[in-house]
Amino acid sequence: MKMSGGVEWAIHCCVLLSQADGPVPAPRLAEFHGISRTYLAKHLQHLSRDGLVSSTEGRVGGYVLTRPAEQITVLDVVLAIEGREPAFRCTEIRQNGPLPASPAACKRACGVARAMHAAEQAWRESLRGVTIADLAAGVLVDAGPDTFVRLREWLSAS
Amino acid sequence: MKMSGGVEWAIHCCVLLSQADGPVPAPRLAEFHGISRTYLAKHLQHLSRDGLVSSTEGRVGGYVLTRPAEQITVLDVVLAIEGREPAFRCTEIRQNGPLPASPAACKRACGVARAMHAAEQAWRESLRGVTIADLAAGVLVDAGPDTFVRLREWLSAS
DNA sequence: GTCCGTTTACTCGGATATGCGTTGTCCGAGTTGCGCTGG
DNA sequence: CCAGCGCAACTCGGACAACGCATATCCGAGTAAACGGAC
Repeated sequence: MKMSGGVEWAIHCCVLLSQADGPVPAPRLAEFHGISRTYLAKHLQHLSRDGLVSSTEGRVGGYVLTRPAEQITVLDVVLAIEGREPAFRCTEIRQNGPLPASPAACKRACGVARAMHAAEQAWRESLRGVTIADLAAGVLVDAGPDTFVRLREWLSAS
Repeated sequence: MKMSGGVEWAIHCCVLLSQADGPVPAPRLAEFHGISRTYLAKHLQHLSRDGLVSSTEGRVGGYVLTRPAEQITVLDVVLAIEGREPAFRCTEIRQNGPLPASPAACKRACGVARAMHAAEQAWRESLRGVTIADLAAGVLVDAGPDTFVRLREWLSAS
């Protein structure tokens, strides 16, 4: 069970976008994080499809958050990148074999699937409790109060 | 983020083993669930490596749970199959690019990694709260009280 | 009848191919700012 | 000096290969029961 590495990229990009004044193009985002330009663009497309970011074309185009950072949760980003399919998918093997479960018993989901579903729900709830704004505030605490000032300077300089 | 399908198989096998009287060989387990013999054997090897099941060779060999079903959690099985590596692994991209985070700021884990880690911890705690015995009890409720009786009959018959 | 050796069938374990998904890259369509030209 | 037009550069979006891992399989090593024969 491995999460896509693009999730980390997307979250960091959202934190950056929350502190930018205007649109930020994908190559700029990639350069700032030292990652692949083209591959990051692919992930940003997923964010755009889910309506988390808005893309503007043209000479001074780029990506902008569609909502305030306080209203974007980490779960939103994860679902946009990884998709909404649950990690565990029940194949109903209890209906196979010489002693298959009766159709009446299968009206309720099997216990294994219920346990997995509950765990995934807990995971989602935890991620839903953290917003991009929270992460941005954490960066300020860890890296110093002038971090985003220098970020904006770099954005306007290049 | 997709979980291995072998996890479902392994959990169902553990539930079955918790109700068996003696060792159950892998081909029997596979036949009962209508799944691949050889591939299931591979997953059972993982359970054996982690000490969840004990294997006995020879003519009447097979797999037996090493602990009572009340002391085996779903998390144990998931970790045995999927491995103990966390789904999210931080690549520390905050240290890249033109404005890298200072080494002092990196003494603490980055906020993204902390959020992911907390979510995964919640997921683990949820899975840790369900035991193989709980699942077996759920099967009794869903499929009827005589389910395991018929299971034992089938095991001794074939 | 009992004990022992051999056979035999059955088990697990690791080493070995294959298909699909994530990773990574590229090029084309579209849009906007900028510069030039004409009035 | 100002307005209109063409250009060019920059942007995003989807289509195109390559690697890695999960999937699926096979065969060999080992073991314990069962059988046959000798005592």
